[in-house]
Amino acid sequence: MAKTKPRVTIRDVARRAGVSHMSVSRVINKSARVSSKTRAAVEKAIAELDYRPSAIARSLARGKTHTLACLTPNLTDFTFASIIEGAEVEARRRGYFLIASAAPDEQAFDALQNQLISTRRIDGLIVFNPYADDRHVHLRPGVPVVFVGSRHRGGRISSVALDEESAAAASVEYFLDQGHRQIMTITGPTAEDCVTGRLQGYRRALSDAGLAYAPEHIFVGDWSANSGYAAVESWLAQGIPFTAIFAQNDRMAVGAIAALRDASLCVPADVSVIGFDDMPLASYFDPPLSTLRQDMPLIGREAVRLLLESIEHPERPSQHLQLPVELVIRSSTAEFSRERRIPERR
Amino acid sequence: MAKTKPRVTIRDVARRAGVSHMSVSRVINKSARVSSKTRAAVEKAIAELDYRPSAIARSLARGKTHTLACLTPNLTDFTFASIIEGAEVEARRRGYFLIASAAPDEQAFDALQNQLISTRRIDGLIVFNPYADDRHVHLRPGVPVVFVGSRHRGGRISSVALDEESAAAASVEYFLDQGHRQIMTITGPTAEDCVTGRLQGYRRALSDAGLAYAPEHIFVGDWSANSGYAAVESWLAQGIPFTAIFAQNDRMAVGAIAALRDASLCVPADVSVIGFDDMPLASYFDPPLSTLRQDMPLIGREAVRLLLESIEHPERPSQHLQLPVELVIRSSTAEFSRERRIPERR
DNA sequence: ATGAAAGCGCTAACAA
DNA sequence: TTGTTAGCGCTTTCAT
Repeated sequence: MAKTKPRVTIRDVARRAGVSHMSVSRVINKSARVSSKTRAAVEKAIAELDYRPSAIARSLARGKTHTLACLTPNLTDFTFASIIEGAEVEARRRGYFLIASAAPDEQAFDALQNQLISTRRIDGLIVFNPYADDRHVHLRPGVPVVFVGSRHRGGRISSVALDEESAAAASVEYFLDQGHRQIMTITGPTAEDCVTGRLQGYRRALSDAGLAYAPEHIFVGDWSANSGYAAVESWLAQGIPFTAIFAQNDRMAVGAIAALRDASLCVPADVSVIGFDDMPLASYFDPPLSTLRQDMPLIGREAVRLLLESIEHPERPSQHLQLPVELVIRSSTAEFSRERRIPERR
Repeated sequence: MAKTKPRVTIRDVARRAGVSHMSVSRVINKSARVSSKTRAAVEKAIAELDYRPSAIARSLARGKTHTLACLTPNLTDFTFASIIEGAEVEARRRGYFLIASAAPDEQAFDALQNQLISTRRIDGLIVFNPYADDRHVHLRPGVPVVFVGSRHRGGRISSVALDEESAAAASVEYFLDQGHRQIMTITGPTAEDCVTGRLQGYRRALSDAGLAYAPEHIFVGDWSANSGYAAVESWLAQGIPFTAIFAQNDRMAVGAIAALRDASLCVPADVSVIGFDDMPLASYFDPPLSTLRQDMPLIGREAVRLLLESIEHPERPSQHLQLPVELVIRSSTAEFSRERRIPERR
């Protein structure tokens, strides 16, 4: 077995270049206070020895790890994964690494913070959906944090989220323009801020149009396709008439469409449906799904930018970003027409 | 601004417990050579001061970072994301962190290795699809590596992959059992090993049944839904008759089904389709997709297990794992019947 | 502009 | 079993 060659250190480079190790340190840190002659000698030695500074040693000496962590309910949801990918690329571009970890519940969240923060492994933390449960309560003080998906209720922590209210309002307004009047919505768990925002937009658009707000038009789902299916089943069973559904994510929209089909109702001929997220293959469902598209990698990039800003300038005030959402109309939506069958009690 | 309190170190604990810092080190490292009295005093002091060892300092002293990296084409593909999530959980369970980074091309792959390996930030590396391009050529020697998706061609590196051949054969055999004889396949890029394995299984099952191998029954796609659509278009345009399609991933299966629908052919009445991966919502497509299901988190867990084994026991021989794949029959497959319309030249 | 000395917080090796 | 002494590879501080 080949013995692994011992690491080339800053002192090896110094010896080879005939200078002290401090000059080498200055060169690799791009300090100005080095003569061009010394710099050239050091750079030559670095190249010859293929020297790379040890990230760990630098971390210890500087007290910075140049590593961030991202705590999210899971890594597999397309929405989360896309944000993480955006964050990871941006972090690396700025010389940081990103550890993305799945914390499905508060307990896991707390354990992860122990592993990451108490041991000083990371310089900052990105927390997805901090109010989905009580995980925000477990936040360790003293570590720079950025929220994704919710504004900090204390105002102290920067965050990046979507303009949920405008997005929801845009979809309802689209329905209204198309002549729909009986517009339902399927939400996620009401504890999540995005649901609150979307509901506000939904209500505002309706009341702006002079339409009454009807609590039975709102079905609380759990983001799963099954819950979208259950929403439609429930409305049909209660005999509540409707011609349009704003599902607050694409999975629930797909579930709702399946339930409509099983009830022999056509989308969009009988009922129009708009989803949220523009998930992959949204255009390959039957019918191709109208939906609200968000720029998820941008969310990740902005989260990293805000986090590094609060690491490097802790004195600056926190910021809250609201990114725009775009309505994408495909074929699950159509104009209201008198001839359509309005779902009734089965 | 609250000044951040200085870190509690091993010496603070030692002072408080009235012992040397080495006794503290021994206690936190669970070394046996400590008297129970000393241990108790140290543990008390640790609790009182809420001491946590610095991961960075340990890394520097021990020469191990307890961090792994996972280099994958992207983080958003459901398949990749699921494997990464499994790997991340397993790594953490064993006291390691995982940095997952997207390396879409060879150049990015090489750059990432520079950032991660040359700076000694990680102890080991998991590489997804090493033969998708020439990224395997850029592998730095001296760092423990595990491949995911392909066996190492030199045999020196451990790997975990699927039993691609059996999986493909199982789907073809299912078609044969159902009476189909004109069975097509849509592959991914032929450079990828999984495609080779799946093609072998496809051919073997056909020849075992005494059926001739027809090159025009194979369409080389690129994993995208569009390429699945193109495959069907191409067969129809050439007037090649077929009644069953084995698409080597679900996206291409969905694309193929869309093309069949656009050609007024019914799935499964006219053509049966089997996909691969069992992606989310596969059961919500129209028709619900028959597919081959793999246990992706298990792949991740096994990859981490093999990687840690080769880190801790570099002398042991490499291993190649082949995980089983399960055929899930939903509604995109049906028995062959004489009455069906076999697609012909349009 | 350059270098010597003293850490960062821990562990390895040795001595007691 | 315990403590002492040296590092790990770098940066920071302070001379020169």
